[in-house]
Order: sequence, then C-alpha cells, then structure tokens
Amino acid sequence: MSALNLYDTATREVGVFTPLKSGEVSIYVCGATVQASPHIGHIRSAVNFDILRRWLMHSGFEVSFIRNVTDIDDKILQKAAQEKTPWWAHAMKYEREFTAAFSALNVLPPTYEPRATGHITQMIELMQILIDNGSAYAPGNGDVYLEVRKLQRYLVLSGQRIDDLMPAADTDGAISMKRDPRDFALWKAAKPGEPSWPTPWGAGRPGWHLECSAMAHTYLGESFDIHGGGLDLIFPHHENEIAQSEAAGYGFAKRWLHNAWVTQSGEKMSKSLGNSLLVETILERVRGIELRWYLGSAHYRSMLEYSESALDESAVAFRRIEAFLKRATEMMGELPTPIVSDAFSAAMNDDLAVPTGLATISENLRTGNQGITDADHVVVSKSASEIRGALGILGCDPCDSHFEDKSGNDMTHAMDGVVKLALQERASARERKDFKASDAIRDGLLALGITIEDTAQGPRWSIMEKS
RNA sequence: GGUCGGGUGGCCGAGAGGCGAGGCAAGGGACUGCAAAUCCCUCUACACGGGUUCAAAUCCCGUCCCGACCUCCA
Repeated sequence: MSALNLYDTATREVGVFTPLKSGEVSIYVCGATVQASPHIGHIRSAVNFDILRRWLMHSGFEVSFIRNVTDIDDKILQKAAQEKTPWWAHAMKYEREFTAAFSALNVLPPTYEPRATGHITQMIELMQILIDNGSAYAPGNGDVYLEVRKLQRYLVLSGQRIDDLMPAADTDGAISMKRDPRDFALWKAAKPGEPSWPTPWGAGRPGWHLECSAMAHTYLGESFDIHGGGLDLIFPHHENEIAQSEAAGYGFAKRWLHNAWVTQSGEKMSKSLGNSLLVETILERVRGIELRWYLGSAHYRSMLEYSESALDESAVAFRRIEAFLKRATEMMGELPTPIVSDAFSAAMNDDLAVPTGLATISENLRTGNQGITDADHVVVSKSASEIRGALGILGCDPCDSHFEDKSGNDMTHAMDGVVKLALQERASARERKDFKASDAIRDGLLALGITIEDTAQGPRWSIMEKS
C-alpha cells in the first residue's frame, strides 16, 4: 500500500507525510470561537479533519487530536453585551451548540478540547519568554505586542511581504503604542467593564489567538505534526501563531492543512453576508449522516457550492447506498465486515482524494446490486464490505452505533408484523388478479410513508427517510 | 496595490503530457400486471489566443472571467 501524501500550505505541494514520532501523529485544529451558532461551513471543517483523523487511525497511527475552543474574544464580549448575558454564559451556550452539531455529524470527540480561558497561565509564561528574549514588548498600556520586524521569518504561509500588507486598521494613528504598525497584540489590556486576568504587564485578555500557541505547546509539545484550520485563518491567525511560537524557540507545526469553504452563489458563507446556513436548519431537511456525506464528499481543498438541490441529490445518492447495505445484510443474514479496498486506500493516500474514493463506492454499488439480482453471495459480500469500509473512513457508516435510534421505543418488530399482514392481503389480491385491491394496499402503505418493492425473494418494505 | 486559488459535458465533480474517473439529469432498453427497486446502452468537455511536443484538458507565454485573504472569519 502506498504511503500517505498530504498537501502542505507552507510549500503548496503534496508530499509524503512522515510523522515526527514513528507510529504517532499529533494534530492541532483551530476549533470554534463560540460566539454564535455553528453553520455548515464550520462543521465542514470539522468533518474534513475528522476524515483525516479516521484515515490516520485506520492507517495504524496513534493520533493525538487537539481541537480548541476560543471562549473569550471581542465578538463574544460584544454579543454577550448586546444580549445582556454574561460573556461566559454566552460562550457556554454556543460551545454546547457546536458540541451538539459535531455529535449529530458523527465527528469524533477530540483527544482533548482545551478552552482559552483555562490556559491563561500558559499564555503568561509564553509572553514572558517572548519579552525576555526581546521578541515582544509591553509598552505600558497593558497591551503586549510581538515585534514582527525582529522575526527571523514571518508570513511564510501566506507568502506575503510585510511591506506589502495594507496598513492595519487597528493602529489608530498617533494613539498607537506599537513600534511598527504591523506588530500584533499578544495580549490586550482590559477596557472598563471587560473581563480580565492579571499579568505582570497589566490586567487583560488574550490577543491574537495566543491561546493556540500556548495550548498546542502544552498538549503537543514544541513541535507537532499537523496544524489545521479554515483557509481564512492562514493570515493573520496562523501566521501570528507561527510568529509567536517560533519566536519562543518552538519548532511548532510541521505541516499545515487548510480546508476550503462552503459557498453560496460563489460567495463564502459568513454571518456578515447574512448567507450562513445553520447546522440546525439543515438538519430539519436531511439527517446528520446525510449532511456529513454531503459535506465530506467534496475534496477538502475545494470550495463546496451549497444548494438545496445539491444537498437533496447527495442525500438521495446516500440512501441508495444505505438501501444496498440493508438488502445485502438481509440477504447474508449478517452485517458485512468493513474492508478498506486498495483502490479506496490509494485515493485517500493521495491527499485525501475523497471524490476519487467515492467512485470506488459507486462501482461497488453497481456490482453489488447486480450481485443481489444474481443471488451471488460472494460478490455481494465483497461489495458490501468494501462499501462499509469506505463509509467508515468517511464517518458515514449507517451501521455505526452512533447513528442508532437511541429513543428506546423501537417499534420495528411490531411494525414488521403489521406490514406483513397487509402484504399478505396484497399478495392474495394479486393472485386473483385483483390489481385494484392490491394497488390500493400499496398506495395506502405509501401514504403512511412505507414503500413496497417486489423482489425475486418476495416483497420488502421500508420506511421513507425524511427529505 | 500585494498574495493565493479557480474556470472541465445540461448540472455536480475527479484527473495534471498519450488509454475519455464517477455521480446526477436526459433518452432508449431489460425486469414487472402496473409500479418501485435494480441492471444494461447512448450522449456531450476541458474559458480564449498563441507556443513547446510525435502527442496538451494537463507544460510555457499572453488575455479574459470568477473567488478568497491582506490584523481577531471555518
């Protein structure tokens, strides 16, 4: 089997992935700033990195997966003030929404999920190092800045030059205490009424995502394998993380992965544009597993142009796969064992080429369906196993216990009996060629959301999924 | 202005020098009492103009168009 190749934003090239420690992979992904409800763009990012994680685990790696929660920032304070709720209550509310959305989409919980507010000590330690070695300065107004002109390297991810950057909007001309307008805040002095934590340089709160540098260091060490996040974090968020960490002498991330957006009419989904689609809203239309299938089906570096028809089409395609697995299971009398095929592996090893991987599912689906028609157990078993194996990597295995109905009032058995009684009536009507009566039964069941299919092995019924 | 992506059939979406991924839709067919489900067949493409090459969707040059980032967006 071929080795895993991954893209690296820093080099803009796909190359062989070799972890720092053999057999182990450390990943830090920028999670949510919990200031509002999650939209499908946020969750796409989580799904993409979850697929990476599952693939690494399948490939035999021990994966440490850290995904942070930024629970203190300007927008959280601003929105909490608008809603007249304490900032921490605001943050917690949305953190729960994110957690619920992750769970609904079968995103594995991270190995650890550190919150910014729980790591102020580590941030102070980091700032102390940066001030001591001359990389950062505290001009006395309570802020702490990183001096970008002193950095050995800066803007290595975005490939820009400091002098090409547009003047920063936050410099406020003469008021600025910065040595250079491009210097950025590691720590921000508290304004009256704002929450703050004491430091040697004054009370305040984290600046440019200092928490990510501090927490990555705390849980993954000075160097780690992969840092992930959305495309829009490249600059300035990730550039600043690199600057803060490298100035402290850390090796930091060896590889950078960035996922592309979900767009609408070609435009990025964002709250400011008013075109964001909340996960909650979409889940009224399709099931979590279907939304995940949709979000995961595009290559992670490609924009995913959202439309209702594309979502619906994708859900229908997924149900076809599900229906096959169900029929295959009925035919074989047991769940197919998941097997990851060589073709699917090759696709995943090529920078997680999910779309190419999906082609292998389509091919298996076709041969598998033919196998059912031919009652060929060997063919059906192989196809079903390979499909299940691929779906498992994508986090969309319908047999995954995560997607089981946990309501506890499973009426399937009773229902099966009732429907079979109706089907017996229909069968006898068909025997006496009373198709009017037999169709009436079928239509009646259909009206209740139960579809009937006549197969060589007799009729089978299923409940239509919501759509 | 700087930086980075992208333009592939009716639609979605891979590929990155030579064998036309795959899906959806459409049309035809098989199966069926009719359906449904399933299978088979058919169709169409690489934004534009040059160039390199035996061979270009793929490499080079130029043009047009779209998008993103440029100090707190996934």
